[in-house]
Amino acid sequence: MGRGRAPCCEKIGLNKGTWTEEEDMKLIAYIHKYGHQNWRALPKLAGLLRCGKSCRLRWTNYLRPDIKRGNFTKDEEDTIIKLHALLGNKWSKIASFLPGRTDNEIKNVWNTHLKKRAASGEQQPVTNGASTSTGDRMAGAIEIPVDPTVDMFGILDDALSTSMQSNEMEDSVFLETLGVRQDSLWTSPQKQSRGSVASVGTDGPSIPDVRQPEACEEADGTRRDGQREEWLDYLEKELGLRDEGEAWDRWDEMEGDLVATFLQDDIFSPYD
DNA sequence: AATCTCGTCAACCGCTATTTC
DNA sequence: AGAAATAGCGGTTGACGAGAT
Repeated sequence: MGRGRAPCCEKIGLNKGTWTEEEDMKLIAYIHKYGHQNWRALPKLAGLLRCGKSCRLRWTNYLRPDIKRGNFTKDEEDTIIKLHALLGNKWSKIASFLPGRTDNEIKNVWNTHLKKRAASGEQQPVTNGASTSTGDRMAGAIEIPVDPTVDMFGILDDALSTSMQSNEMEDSVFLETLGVRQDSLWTSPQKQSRGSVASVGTDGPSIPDVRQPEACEEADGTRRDGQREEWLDYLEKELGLRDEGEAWDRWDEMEGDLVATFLQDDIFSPYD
């Protein structure tokens, strides 16, 4: 084997581009059952002709059940602008303050319209004194309490550095320091993404955390299969696999319940 | 009706950081 | 300690849809 970094995946024969329903289902079903301890090995084990990187991106940016889909609220947008002023293009860091939002989504929103909005000065930058020169405050704008005698940026930068270095400062604490109410970030109208195949929203039944096997079990050790089934039902509906007519006919043609099929132990035996 | 332009966003690429051996 | 493997991040691209011409 030669020196240097190995390619992330075998490039030959792998699918690229938009994910199909079937690929989504395979990925969801596999992760639901086994989690994602090893992205590199996952596609092969899940029967996907994708590289692990592509699977991870698809999952984290789109299929993850805790993703909040829909328009960004004014509060969220304001938070992004404020955090961007402080952190720069640290999209993943910014995303950590916006539960349910992905770094990719935030990056897109920033590049498409928030950048212009920020540049146009609609959202005043955070300054000591905290009052806006234009007078009226924006509805829902986040007020950052500052002491005019104190260099808030310096303090926040220090706090952030400390946080990043030692993890002593939780994100929520940092957010509080900014004066951002976290609970205000959880309210968003649900919107279906344009024609998306798999807009798995957060308004369906909760699912057990597949990364924590014990979360799928009751105290007595029995699995919450009922909850899993409920979630799978919801998933199939969200994916359009339980729609009336054509989709359902197509589904029947595939000889039964694909989700259940993917979940059969004899299909996946990754850790044998 | 056809074509063009622009906005949006999912997905890819290349790189760095972290973990493992 | 250092190399390899893997995960994660940020920049960029390209497909698609909507509105304008």
